[in-house]
Amino acid sequence: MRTIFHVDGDAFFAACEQAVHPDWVGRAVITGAERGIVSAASYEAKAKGVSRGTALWDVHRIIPDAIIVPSDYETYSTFSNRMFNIVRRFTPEVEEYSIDEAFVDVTGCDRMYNCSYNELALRIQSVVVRELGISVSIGIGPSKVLAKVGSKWKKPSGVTEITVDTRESYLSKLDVEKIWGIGNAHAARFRMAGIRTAWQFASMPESTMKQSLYKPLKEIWHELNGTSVNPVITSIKQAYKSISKVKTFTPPSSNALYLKARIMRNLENACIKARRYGLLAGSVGLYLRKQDFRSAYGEHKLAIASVYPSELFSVLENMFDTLFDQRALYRATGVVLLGLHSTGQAQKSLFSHYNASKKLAGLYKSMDQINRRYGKHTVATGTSLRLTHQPYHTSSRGNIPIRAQKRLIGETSRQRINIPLLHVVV
DNA sequence: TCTGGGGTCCTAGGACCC
DNA sequence: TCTGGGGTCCTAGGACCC
Repeated sequence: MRTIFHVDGDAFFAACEQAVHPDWVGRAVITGAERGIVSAASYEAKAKGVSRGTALWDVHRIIPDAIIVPSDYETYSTFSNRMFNIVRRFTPEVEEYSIDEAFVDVTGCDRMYNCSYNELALRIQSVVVRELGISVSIGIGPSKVLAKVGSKWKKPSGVTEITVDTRESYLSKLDVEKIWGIGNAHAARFRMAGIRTAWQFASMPESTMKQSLYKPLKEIWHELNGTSVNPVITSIKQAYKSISKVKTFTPPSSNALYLKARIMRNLENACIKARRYGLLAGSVGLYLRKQDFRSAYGEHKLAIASVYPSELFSVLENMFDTLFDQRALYRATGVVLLGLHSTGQAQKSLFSHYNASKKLAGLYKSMDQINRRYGKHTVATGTSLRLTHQPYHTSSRGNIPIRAQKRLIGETSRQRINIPLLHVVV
């Protein structure tokens, strides 16, 4: 039997802001100014009815003197790392699950520290508060799923231990969709079968559960009943398996040229990130999201892995032509790079291509340097130029994006040089 | 929550090969 | 020409998470 902690930062982003700005302590602090909705709200703000996802204009109305700031991920990452390192002083068995959450396998630590798990949790809490000025809640359980139920049970600064023997009293008060890993889709199906609470799900006979086709549900069932099947993964995540860039635009468009320019820009951004991590893509995916939020999606495996927009775009263009529906209006495009592997593993079987691609590598390396120095997309691929340059032939509502117009005005003092592959703003 | 962006894992079905 | 059986790869899409 394992014992696992789930350590969860309380209103993490907002708490970090308060720790950095001591005069904000005790006040309603909101992060997410850059998104227009609340990313995190301090407990002072939550007490007045503001929660994650609330529109900021609502926040202004409810709490006129609220402090609303954009999210500052660098600062939060610093706090996050310090928090993880504090936990690691107690045991190295720490999984950094997200910026503000960690799973910790503390099995045996009770004997090592000669204290109960509860006391150990309290100790961790007090060190975090003392050194970082933020608070965490800790759930204790025989599995990750139960530990996660525990950390949410009492916040902020809670410690909740759930054992196999006490689990019924917690799970019977918990709606089934509140369980980590069960979302609305499965919850709706459960409800039809008369299963509303986590306890009803957990006490389903094993034989019934085994008929479920969906593997994650089986694992959750075991974890809720105290059998740990998801180990705490200590190793730091090695690399991305996929990199995606999606961007919504207004107004929605049905203009193929414009959409392709957006796709090129998505692709450039995804490739920049992949190159930064030294990765090559084995496949590419394309999203076209319609106004009604239905999406068309396609994937294509590449004959030769690449991270260069000039090589990848034609593939996306072909996919676009099969996915695109002229009658539809689209509100977002997205590009996914999949089958990522490190550049070192690149296959070099096609020798001529290898040489050509060495040249490309040099070209993009220079582009990356210029863009880092002078700003993103100072040098960009010609196709995405349509984003800012070409007059779009428009529907009655007009399709020139406002941002693009602004940019045109803003950049009149800069001179553009066009060469076939690249577009350079000098 | 009438809807932002970035991820992971799972499953089904068809293609293709032996 | 029709017929088995099995494995793997690829693509599409679902579900869920932060």
